[in-house]
Amino acid sequence: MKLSRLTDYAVILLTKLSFAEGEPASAARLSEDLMLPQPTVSKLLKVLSKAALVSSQRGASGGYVLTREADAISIGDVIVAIEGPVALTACIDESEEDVCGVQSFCGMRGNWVVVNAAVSEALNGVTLSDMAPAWMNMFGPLEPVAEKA
Amino acid sequence: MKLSRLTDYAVILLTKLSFAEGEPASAARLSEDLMLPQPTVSKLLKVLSKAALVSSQRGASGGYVLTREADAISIGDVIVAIEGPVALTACIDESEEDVCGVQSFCGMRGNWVVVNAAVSEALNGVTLSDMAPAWMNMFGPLEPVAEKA
DNA sequence: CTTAATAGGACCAAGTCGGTCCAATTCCGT
DNA sequence: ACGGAATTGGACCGACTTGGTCCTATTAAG
Repeated sequence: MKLSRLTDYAVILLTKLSFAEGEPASAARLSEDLMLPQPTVSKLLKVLSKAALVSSQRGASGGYVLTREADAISIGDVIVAIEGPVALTACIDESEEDVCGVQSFCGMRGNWVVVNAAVSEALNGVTLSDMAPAWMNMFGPLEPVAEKA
Repeated sequence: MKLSRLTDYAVILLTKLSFAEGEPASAARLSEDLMLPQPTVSKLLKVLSKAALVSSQRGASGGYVLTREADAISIGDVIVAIEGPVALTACIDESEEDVCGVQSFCGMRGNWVVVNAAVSEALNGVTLSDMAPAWMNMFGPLEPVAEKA
């Protein structure tokens, strides 16, 4: 049980953005600084933009900015944005059809709802600002990994 | 974020087995009763057997039996058996190599450990015996879905 | 010895994931 | 006001994992 690498990247991206403070950061710059493949960074930011976690500014000297404060964005938010809703079993996901045939009266569903909620809560308990401090000590607030030559 | 269908099936299988009380249940019988594809049931039981959640009895009138009481098998146990260890990010999984390049000193890892533990705990909080009661009311203790013709 | 059941492979189709590329859009400098 | 560079947005694609099937060998009961 693991989450996709893209989600991992997304958390790093957003954490990095939480240091920008209003200054738009371009996908290219983020990619370079964080040593992540550039097209992947672009794609991630597009998705995050559609999920309204970042806002985009087009044109020259444009880029991406967080739409909320870092302490108002949880790991759960990021996971939902990248991987879709947290629905451990198919019968929890409302977009799925009744495939198991006994869904409407299956007694297990209620228990799955409980487990699902517990996991979601765990995921929402940690925010970007929780992730940031240790990193900031490592790399400093603005130019974490690679300086521009 | 969802878990594989096989894991869902496995929980159903084990819950069903929790009613057998020592009587070995064959893969074919379980498949029929639960209306699940038979080869898949076989494969699952093999995996569960390797994970020591069930023990197998070969030969005629053989089958599978739970190795522990139903209240001693958690959802987390099943997930680990089918999907491998709960390791949300690559840097948590001990079997992975240091791919991100900054793993050894990345400040985020510590936070991921916390999130990971919280999720694991949520998963271990529900056992098979928690799942069983409602189902038993539905189908009765022994012949839940389909009677043998 | 025959039958019924698991054990353990190899094997295959399909969906998803991670990644690349090109076109549409917007702002900056002149 | 205009041209052009920088950036986002979306279509596209290969590759790996997942879910599922099948066949053969092994083991135990009758």
